[in-house]
Amino acid sequence: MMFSKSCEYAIKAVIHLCMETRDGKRLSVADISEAIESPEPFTAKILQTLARHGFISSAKGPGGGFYIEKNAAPIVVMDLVELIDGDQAFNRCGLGLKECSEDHPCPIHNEFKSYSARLKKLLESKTIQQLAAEIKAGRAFLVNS
Amino acid sequence: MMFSKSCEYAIKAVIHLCMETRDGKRLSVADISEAIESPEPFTAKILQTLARHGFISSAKGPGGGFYIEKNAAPIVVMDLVELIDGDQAFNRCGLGLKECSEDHPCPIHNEFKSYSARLKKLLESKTIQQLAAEIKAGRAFLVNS
DNA sequence: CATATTTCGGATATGTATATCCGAAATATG
DNA sequence: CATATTTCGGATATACATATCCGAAATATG
Repeated sequence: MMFSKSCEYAIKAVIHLCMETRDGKRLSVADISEAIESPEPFTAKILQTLARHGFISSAKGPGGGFYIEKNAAPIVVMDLVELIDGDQAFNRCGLGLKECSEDHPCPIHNEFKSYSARLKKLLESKTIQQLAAEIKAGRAFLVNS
Repeated sequence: MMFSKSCEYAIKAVIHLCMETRDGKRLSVADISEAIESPEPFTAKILQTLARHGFISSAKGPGGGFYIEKNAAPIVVMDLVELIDGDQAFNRCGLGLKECSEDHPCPIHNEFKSYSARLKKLLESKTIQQLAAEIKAGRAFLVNS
C-alpha cells in the first residue's frame, strides 16, 4: 500500500476532472465518484480538501460542481500525494525507526532510500495532465474492465 | 508505509533472535520486545505466528522462549514479509485497481511495477542473517540512538 | 508432586483510516 | 423571492490494524 485510499481517490478524481472539464464543464461529486468507482461522501471530503488547497476549483449551486480552470498550471502528481498523505509514503523508514539516516541506518535503509527516492523523483516529474493523456489515448485506465 | 507494523516487528524480532540465540540461548517475549522496542503482547502474537510457521522455534516453561536452531536454513526476508503482509506490499496496483496489468494498466502501472519488482527481488535475495551481520558489524541499527 | 515460568490461543480493547450523515451556506433558475 | 441544487464543514459511524488481557497448557526445577 504505497498510497492511502484517500490519495488514490484524489489522484483518480483529478485525472478525471482534467479529462472532462477542459471545456468549462463542471462535475458533481456524484459524477466523479461514479466515474472513478469511489464512495460518494468520502470522495466529497477529498474533493473539498483539494479545492480548499487550490488544486481544483469548485462552484456551489445548481450547475455547480468541481472543475479545473482552463489556464490552470499542470498539477504535479507528487504535490497531490504530499497534500493527502504527507511525507509518510517516502520519508519513512522501512522498519519504522524514527530516525533512520546515513549515520544511523536501519538494515535496509540504503535499499529503501534508493528506491523510494527514485519513485519520488518520478512522481515529481509526472503531471496529472500527462496521466490523463495516457488514458485519453487508450493506453491506460482508471477503473477495471 | 511499505510494511505493516506487524511486519516491521517480525523482521526486527527475527534479526534480534538471529544475533542472540546462535549459542543455544532462548529469549522471552519480554527480552525481545524490550530489545526491539515493540509492545510486548503484540510482539508475542507475531512471534507465535512465526513459530507456528517454522520461521523460528519456541519452548515453553522456565528457561523457555524463542530461538533459532543453530543449523536452521537462512531466512529470506521476503518470506517473512509474505507470511505477515501477504502480497499486499508488492502485487497491489498503485491506484488500487483490482486488475492492473500490461493489458489493462493504470496510468502509473509501469513505473510502480518496475520499482516494486526490483525491491521485491532485492528482498528475495536478502536474508535475515545478512541483516544481522550488518548490525553486528555496527553498520546498521534496529532501534534509535 | 507443587510451583514458578513461559508460550499458546481465544476474546477483548483501542486507534486510525475509511466512510457516512446532516444541517448550513451559496447560487442558478423560474 | 421561493425553490432546487450543489458544495461546505462538523459530527458521527464502520472496518481493520494494532494492542491488550486472561486462562490454559507445557515444562523446568526443587
